[in-house]
Amino acid sequence: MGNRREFRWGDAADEDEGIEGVLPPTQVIGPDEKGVKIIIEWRKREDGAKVKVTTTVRVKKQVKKLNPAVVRRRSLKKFGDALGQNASDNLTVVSTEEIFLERTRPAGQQGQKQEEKGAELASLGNASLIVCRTCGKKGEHWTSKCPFKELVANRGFNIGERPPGEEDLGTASVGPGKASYVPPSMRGGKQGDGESMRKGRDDNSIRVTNLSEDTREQDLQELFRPFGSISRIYVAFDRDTGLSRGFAFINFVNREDAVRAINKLDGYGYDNLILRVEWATPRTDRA
DNA sequence: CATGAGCGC
Repeated sequence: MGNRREFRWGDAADEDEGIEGVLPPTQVIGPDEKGVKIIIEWRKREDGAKVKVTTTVRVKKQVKKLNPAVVRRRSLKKFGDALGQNASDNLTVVSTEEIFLERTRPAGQQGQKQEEKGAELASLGNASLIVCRTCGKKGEHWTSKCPFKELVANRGFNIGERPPGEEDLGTASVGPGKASYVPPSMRGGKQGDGESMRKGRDDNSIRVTNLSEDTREQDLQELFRPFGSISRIYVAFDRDTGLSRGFAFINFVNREDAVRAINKLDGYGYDNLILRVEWATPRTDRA
């Protein structure tokens, strides 16, 4: 393909220099009206010492008359994510806002449609198919940029690794020739070691109470998805009034994910209420 | 505060 030093996404993620290895950003001052530009950059010498390099250059005089509003904006102080960046950096930031679409059919009937979509994407040569392996969102961000990174930092596997039993339901891989269905009974990785199939058949169901009245399935999906694959979300609505009864059930594919969700989210402030998250009593265990 | 829907061949 490319001849020489070609940029690859993998390289960016692999160069794990850590916080200490990061040098202060290059700063560019000017050019002023005389065409003088000052570049202050930091470099690392062979022996590891950081050196500050200041370069003063005279650039070609500005030919084009700039919009005065633009000129004024350039002298404004930077803030937020733009701090420490300069005009040559890519200042476009991936939005972390989650937008969920209303589902028009019950969950059980989605498999078919999902497959069609997969075929569609595959026929497009899956040119821009980005799937975050932390939160599962498609086309939004790379795993390393996941807004949920912190929240999920202490899961049982490394971020970037595929969590056990991840290929369920809508998350099924759409890559060419990669689609492989794993039945629910086979999900969850390590099968026979007793850990995942202890205590009979439970569906890793957790109960969430003290929800605000307007909490809906989408809100819970957003809140719980970072911990692992969710197989079902049920929000208890009153049949007559249509209002939320203030509790819901979330089923995780993997029990360990449910454990972490309980530990992290029980007592979590949500919608000005304190959530209560605990194991649900399986329906079958009640009279 | 609170423990889910359906039961069809």
